[in-house]
Amino acid sequence: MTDLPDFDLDRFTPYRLAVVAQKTSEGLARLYRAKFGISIPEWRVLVHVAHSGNVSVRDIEARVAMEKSKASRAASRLEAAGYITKNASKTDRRLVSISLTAKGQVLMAELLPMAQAYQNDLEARLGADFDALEKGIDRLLDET
Amino acid sequence: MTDLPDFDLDRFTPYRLAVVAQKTSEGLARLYRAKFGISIPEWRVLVHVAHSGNVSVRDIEARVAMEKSKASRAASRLEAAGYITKNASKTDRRLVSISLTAKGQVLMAELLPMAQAYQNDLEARLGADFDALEKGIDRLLDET
DNA sequence: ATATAATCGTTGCATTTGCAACGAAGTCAA
DNA sequence: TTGACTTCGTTGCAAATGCAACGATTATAT
Repeated sequence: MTDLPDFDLDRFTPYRLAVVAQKTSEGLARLYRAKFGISIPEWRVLVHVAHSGNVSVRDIEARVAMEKSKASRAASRLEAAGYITKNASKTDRRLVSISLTAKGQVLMAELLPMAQAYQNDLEARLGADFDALEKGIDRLLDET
Repeated sequence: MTDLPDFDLDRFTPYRLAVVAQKTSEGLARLYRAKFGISIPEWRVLVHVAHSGNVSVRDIEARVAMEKSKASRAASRLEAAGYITKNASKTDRRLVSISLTAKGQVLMAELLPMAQAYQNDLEARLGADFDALEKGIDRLLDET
């Protein structure tokens, strides 16, 4: 019976972040999943397309922290659902140019305010602690 | 062409938390995955068993924020690898009593210090921002 | 005591995931 | 131009995941 170091998972920052991330993501995801049948990867693709206009899978992979196969499949599902279109780029035919359809615009016109309200609520509930949290996250993102 | 609200995913807290959680978890997971072939769910089960002695799948589900089927299968893999044993509880035969084997003890005697070092490093690098981050996380965990 | 309900852990199943491999397209050097 | 190399997106495949359903056990109510 070796005696092990006393290690408490509840105080382990990577674990705590995982729990909190899951919790906050799920809160919003439940809403749009129930209402529109959108998954979290699909939501991320949509947001980036809505924000940046024409984007490629590569762009999504880089800017939205998602594996390219995951991004590719999320985009395929969104295309099948009629929310986006995928076209070969004119300038570089390796690239796929993804953009919102009219139906996708309507969807996002409803989704984005929901997300913004969720964010506002989060900020309001945390009050002063919110800025501290954000700063900590920034530090972690900047660190290697 | 409806014009959509200007929403920046980079400033969306649930997304930011997801990225940071992924990043910090992966940092440590790479180490023990390469060295011992342990996955993140398996790691969580091991930590809880090491910390609390005999535990059931239900305990793990409740205390480690993991679905019971996920916990069950992680435990099965750990049993197959010889790190834990599963026995029917004497007092309630629905429960499974999970505990570390000698081999599991040896494993954790190496893993836990690695994790603690990782945590210490995180704290040292963030300095004063660490406490602020932790407080923010606590707030989010306490909120519904 | 008996029937009903609740709890625990596992498993079947469809879906999602990560990774590597691939074809297609573009880049670069000689 | 040719050939080697890189980049982009998709897909095959095995593994992991979430959910519901199940058998086994225990708790509760009548």
